[in-house]
Amino acid sequence: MTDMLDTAVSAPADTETMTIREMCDAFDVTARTLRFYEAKELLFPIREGTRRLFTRRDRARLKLILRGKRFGFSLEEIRQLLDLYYVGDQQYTQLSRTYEIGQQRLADMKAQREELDTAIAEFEERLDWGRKVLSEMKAREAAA
Amino acid sequence: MTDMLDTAVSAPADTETMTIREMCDAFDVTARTLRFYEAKELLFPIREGTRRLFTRRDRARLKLILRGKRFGFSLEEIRQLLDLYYVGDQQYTQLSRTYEIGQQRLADMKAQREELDTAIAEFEERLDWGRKVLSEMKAREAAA
DNA sequence: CGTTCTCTTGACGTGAACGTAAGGCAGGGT
DNA sequence: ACCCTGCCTTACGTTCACGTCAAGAGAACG
Repeated sequence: MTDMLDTAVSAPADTETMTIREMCDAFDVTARTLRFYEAKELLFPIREGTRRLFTRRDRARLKLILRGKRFGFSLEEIRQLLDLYYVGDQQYTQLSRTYEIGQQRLADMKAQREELDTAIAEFEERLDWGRKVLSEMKAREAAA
Repeated sequence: MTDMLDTAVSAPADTETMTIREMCDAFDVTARTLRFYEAKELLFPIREGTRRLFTRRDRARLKLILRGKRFGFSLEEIRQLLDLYYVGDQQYTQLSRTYEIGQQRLADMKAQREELDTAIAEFEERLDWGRKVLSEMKAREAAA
């Protein structure tokens, strides 16, 4: 398994894995959400008997999942991106295909950044205008 | 009505308003979507009898709606933002409140940009790594 | 040993954002 | 007069991303 990723969120003390509750506290999500993500094959916690144990890999993935959501990606889209991050020993052609999808996604993200910059600029302009209107209203109120 | 906005999407010829069909073609959305947005008070087309006529204001609003969606905002959040862009003659306190919400949203958007920058950087790193793996695989294939 | 607590698996409910018929009116062409 | 097309409303259906209960298993505590 080619992994390469680590996470900023650490398990308590020297624990390598985390329980579902610890995950909830660490990431501010509900247990339902974590089970849901497992069902959708976004996370793959180890099973100790019936209970779930979340690994470092799961934590890194969850971090990316939550990030992706904030960017407006659907869980299915996020799953594809995760597949890009967690490549097993695949065929050359398959990996190559994955790489190309990644290139496309990168372009998408850069385009989104462009649009976000524009939106922020316009919005700031708008807020400046709003501030002006507010001060005018205040002035008129004082004059009356 | 304090307006100040214009749109890039122009009506056919000298038409000031557009029919629902023209809107669909211009923005690549369904008629259902436009009616839905009207029901949710995101758009306010004029009524000619029973039919809708979309104004320049509606086109500008729709543009912002679609943009907002791409950033992962809900329609309700977008509606609040639009209220900020299209301010009627409101009370000072109400406008002031709207302005503060705007400030908050701006902070959100900037935070999102930060995160997007991080994500792009990480993703590029990841793709570099993928390119390396691919070239190694190719080299090994050539040696065999 | 009983109780409490956490976790489990279903199964059904919910809100958002539309999709998809079903049926009606209005204008234009033949 | 008839039909076609475009638009309308009403209303139920759907998908996504979970929330919410119900019922039960298993460890831990007093």
